[in-house]
Amino acid sequence: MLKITRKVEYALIAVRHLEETSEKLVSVNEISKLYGIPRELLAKTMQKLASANIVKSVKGPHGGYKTTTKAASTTLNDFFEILEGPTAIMDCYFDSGCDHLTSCNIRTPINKINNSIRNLFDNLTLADIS
Amino acid sequence: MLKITRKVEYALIAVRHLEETSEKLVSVNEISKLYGIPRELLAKTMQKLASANIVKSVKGPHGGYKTTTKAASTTLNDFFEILEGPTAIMDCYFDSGCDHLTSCNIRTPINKINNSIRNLFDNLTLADIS
DNA sequence: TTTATATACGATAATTTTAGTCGTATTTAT
DNA sequence: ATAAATACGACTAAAATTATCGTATATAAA
Repeated sequence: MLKITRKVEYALIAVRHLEETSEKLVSVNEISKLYGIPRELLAKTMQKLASANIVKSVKGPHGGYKTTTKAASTTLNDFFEILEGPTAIMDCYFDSGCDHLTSCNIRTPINKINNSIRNLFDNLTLADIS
Repeated sequence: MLKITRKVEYALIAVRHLEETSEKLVSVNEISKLYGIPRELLAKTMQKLASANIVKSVKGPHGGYKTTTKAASTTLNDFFEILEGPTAIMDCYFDSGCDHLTSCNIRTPINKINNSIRNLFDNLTLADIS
């Protein structure tokens, strides 16, 4: 429990690699070989980062990805959400389909924990953890 | 990702219920019916809490559980760990079986995130979130 | 002393989530 | 034209979580 997924792990690895190689375009192929990451999975992950403007993609031969100026200042909350959707320790925080709500006695605790984590990840950027 | 498990959810519900009913013994059966929780699963969860001395168990008819004095001051970290084992956003934090370690470029980030979460949950007790 | 009710605990089955793969389309440098 | 790259949806495999089952043990009460 409370684990991050491979997608997030791979995204972190890729972004950090791209930050290190600065302006140069790096292909998914290259990163996947370098770190032993499944190619296709990393590809999809990069596509999500690209549509969120964390990285910029260039197609065609010698294409690839590089980080945008937005990358470093992205909060972990945003980063996680781009890759996995809304972050919450329990789904009831976002879903409304819980049928136990009437008898639920842990809404307050769950909300307090959620808010603490949210607050934590809202105040940590990719740059902060590097 | 970053979700708590049902076991933890059920444990939270049970402990809160027991805190409300104070000194009275409450059986797993009762709690499971009251909140619509699978009986056997809750039973096992309670057994873990009992062996960690968060609750006290009494066997036989009219038996059940009640919270101990230790319950309220238990940190979330301890609570989670009793139920699910060591908490870390990635297994490599505890395991040594990672074969990517040489090329790994996210140890620092992962450790920083881990430490932040650890710190958060070490400083939140069950009483705090009630 | 038998019976019913409760916890204790290990094994296993079912379900859900996560991880990984495949096929095809599109873009673009050479 | 061709080869190398991203884009994206459908699908399969693996792992983790959730739930169930069976049996043992303790104990209060008839």
